[in-house]
Amino acid sequence: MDKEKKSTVKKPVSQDEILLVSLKLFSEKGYFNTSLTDIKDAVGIKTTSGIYQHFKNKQSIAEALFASILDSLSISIDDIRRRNKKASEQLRELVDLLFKLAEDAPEVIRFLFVVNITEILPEEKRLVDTAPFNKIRRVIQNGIKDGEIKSIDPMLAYSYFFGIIKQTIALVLSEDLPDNADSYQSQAWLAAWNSIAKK
Amino acid sequence: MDKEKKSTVKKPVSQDEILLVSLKLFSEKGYFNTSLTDIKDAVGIKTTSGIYQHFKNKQSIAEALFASILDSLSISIDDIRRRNKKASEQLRELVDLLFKLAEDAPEVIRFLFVVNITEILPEEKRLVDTAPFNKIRRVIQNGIKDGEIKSIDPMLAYSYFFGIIKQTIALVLSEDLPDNADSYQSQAWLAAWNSIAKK
DNA sequence: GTCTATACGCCGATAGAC
DNA sequence: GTCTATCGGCGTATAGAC
Repeated sequence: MDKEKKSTVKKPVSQDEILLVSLKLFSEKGYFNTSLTDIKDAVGIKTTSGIYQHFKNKQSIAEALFASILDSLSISIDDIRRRNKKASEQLRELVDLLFKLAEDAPEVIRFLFVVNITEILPEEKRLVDTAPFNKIRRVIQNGIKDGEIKSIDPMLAYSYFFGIIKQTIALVLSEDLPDNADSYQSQAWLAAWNSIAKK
Repeated sequence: MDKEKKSTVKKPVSQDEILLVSLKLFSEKGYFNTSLTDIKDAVGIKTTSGIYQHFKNKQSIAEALFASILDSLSISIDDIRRRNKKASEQLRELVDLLFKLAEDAPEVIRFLFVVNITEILPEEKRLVDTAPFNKIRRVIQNGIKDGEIKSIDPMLAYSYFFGIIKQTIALVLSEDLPDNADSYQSQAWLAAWNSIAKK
């Protein structure tokens, strides 16, 4: 989610800085356990007033985060689909991306997989109606059409494939799987792909 | 989760009644979106004071719920293990149980799968350290020893198997899979089992 | 963009009469 | 076990000076 600007003179607090810090806190302690006071402290200002320069309220921070993450994910998926033709290749690269994010930016993955968005943003559209999700569904549908993937409800294929991937990444992030993400990536990919691959 | 006592004279509010109502609200709106006022209203008393007759505070309600659900799950697993010898049979019955719960008591499953317990109860032991989880791990370990299940990290096997099951049940509960749980149960079981079965 | 100061609602929680 | 009454506090949010 954007670059981390850690300049030595840290005075002017930017919107991105607030987002970055909030993402970290939300993914660590949860949205409801994070107060604007926490955010204000982490961002290094004296009062919460500064936050209201950039965001209408606390919810809108979560909204902006959610939109931003979905956005960059959507772009990444576009890129993956452009560079690969087969569904297996596209899904493989998507798995690579998710594991990579789990290592490099665990907050992003935690926000996406662990944080319950509907609890925070009841108005927000459900995850299955978002752009990146629809693109994934299309990847699966094409895979079925091309005979790469079993002829089952695409939603069910999604469920099998990402059920394995999500759960494995979740266990790595919670350190219930001892090694780093890399160690499980290829195994998990294989298990996930085999659960939906034709024949 | 105990029996639902829906007697005509509803005056004396019992501990079970509070638990039942809280479980429903927590699983629907989330713990933090549920106030003691909400619980008091749903339970049909005039003030929140009555709740403090049974519980020290709001957290302790969640603790009791968590303990109760894990307990009855643990007992069910014992029962399943007693009645079946093969790991495949035991897991199959466990899946049956979970899908059955998803239909008959979705609140229980939602509380278990969707609600993030560590966010509500930071002190509570992690899910992987609870009795039912350990029993499941033992089922898997035995399955590996007996050559039914692939020789991989039991945790990874858990991840594959229950990744598929959990995700499928979650999609059914959120109505992203159109039909009722039954329709997907045997398919999901098969996919989950195949992801860890030897050969 | 940051401060001081302030408002205020909601919620969790307690005391004590019935 | 339920009520009335009340409390303190936290967390969100605003107004306005610098």
